[in-house]
Amino acid sequence: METLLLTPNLLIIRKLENVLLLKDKEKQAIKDLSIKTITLHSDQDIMKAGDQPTQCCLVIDGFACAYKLTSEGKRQIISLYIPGDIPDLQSLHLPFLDINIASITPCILGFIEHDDLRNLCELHPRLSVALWRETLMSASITREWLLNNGQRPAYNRIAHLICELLVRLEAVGLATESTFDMPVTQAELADATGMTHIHMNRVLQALRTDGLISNNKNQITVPDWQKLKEAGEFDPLYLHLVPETAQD
Amino acid sequence: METLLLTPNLLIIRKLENVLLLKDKEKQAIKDLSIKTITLHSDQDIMKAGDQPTQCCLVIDGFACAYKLTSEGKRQIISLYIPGDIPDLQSLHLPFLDINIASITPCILGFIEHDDLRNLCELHPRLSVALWRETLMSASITREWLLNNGQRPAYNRIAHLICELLVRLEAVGLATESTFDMPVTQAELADATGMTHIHMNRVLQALRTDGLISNNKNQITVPDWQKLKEAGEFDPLYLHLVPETAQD
DNA sequence: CGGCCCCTTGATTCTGATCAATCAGAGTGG
DNA sequence: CCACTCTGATTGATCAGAATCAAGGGGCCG
Repeated sequence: METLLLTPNLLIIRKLENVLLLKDKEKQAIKDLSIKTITLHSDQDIMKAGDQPTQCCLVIDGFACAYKLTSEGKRQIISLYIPGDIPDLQSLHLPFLDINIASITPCILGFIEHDDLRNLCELHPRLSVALWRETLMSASITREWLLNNGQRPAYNRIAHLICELLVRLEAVGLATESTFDMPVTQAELADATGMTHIHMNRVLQALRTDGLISNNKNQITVPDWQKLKEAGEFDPLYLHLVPETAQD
Repeated sequence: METLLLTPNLLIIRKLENVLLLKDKEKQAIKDLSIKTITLHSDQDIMKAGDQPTQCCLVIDGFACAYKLTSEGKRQIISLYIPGDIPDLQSLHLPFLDINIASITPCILGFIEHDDLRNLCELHPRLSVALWRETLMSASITREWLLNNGQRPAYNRIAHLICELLVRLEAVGLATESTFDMPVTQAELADATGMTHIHMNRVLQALRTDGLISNNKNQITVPDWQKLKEAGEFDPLYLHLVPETAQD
């Protein structure tokens, strides 16, 4: 919680500018958005599947997640959200929420009225596109998770997830080149990768003894990015962060 | 291939009207879209990850899929596409494709220029929203697959997939209440559910002997929808096909 | 100090993978 | 019409990665 906090509105601007340079009046329109912030403890449900939200929520500080449950009570974490992410942006155009959204750590959240966002989209088509793109980027991450969880053995799977988190956190200034705060329990990581927390524990140990990661407390350090990347077969293309080769 | 074929343009209109009633001029705008159709054999790559497409492709007839590969050569099928689906709609706003798209069966595809679609979106904001929603619905299915593949044992997992296919095919008139053409090999189903084709074969046998499905040739029949639904823990909410309970 | 949450360890079990063939049907060419 | 081939479905035997069951251990908080 010692993040250098941007105002919620600036957080959104920075996020959208990752892929699209904004004009002044567009930035102003975002600055004018009314965002109501709240603070949550860890592990609190924010929205539930089936809900029909009338606002979108923005992660300002902390980690959040989307999850789904089977009737047997097994939980799959569908997405991890970090500051700048808008977990339920989809609810702007899908009336029913199909996921549960919850805080993982203590969180600061911002809420934006759908009506305000729809207004924004109508007045600023480029912003509409930028938001659309946000939902597409998030879908792309889900696709990569499907590959990762479906086809990679536990060891590589976890390596991949850590790679992703490092890159995403770096992109919002929450990680130095090799170290980042990761206050996510092993059980939660297990739910994200479709395995038991026991097995997660053992594999994390293996990653540690192999020198791919080291961690104390809630912090993960990556001593050898190259090695971790290889273990995770990590290719950041799917994050769509920067057009890597601007060939046109 | 004996589907009663709509023209590509009418296919899009029907698809979008699933969730949003279109105005006449909007329908006309879609009818005026220029769509170039091509025919493909089965198992042909249509687009590859890393591509920067300048058109979107529409499935007019046949089955297609999106897949990703690990460097070990394992394949995860990310999505199955049926007539009316637009596999790479995301490419409209994400410059690089992160998935491979291929035909599963012989296919008829339609191609629409990005420029035309962008034009359409600018002139008809409601169509823009409808297309946005399409990408969101597709993302929702991916999320459910992540849950399904990550948390359900093979038997229930396959049951779930068959439920989904039946409902989606019904929605486009390609399934009667209980029977549909499913020219997807067991190996492909295995790649979609993250298991071996051998195990897929055995589990399908189990489903058959339990009377949850029966199949001859490329056709699947569901004798007891209730039972299959229960086995798959299937709740169609995530398909966002119709607001089931219009409670507001 | 007790309770709780999270991490860790060990022993055992089992789902699903791997390895290795065989079989059946469709299309091809002689 | 039949041998030949290829793809997809099927079966059996064995193996392994990960789940399950069971139980400690350490740190934090009221």
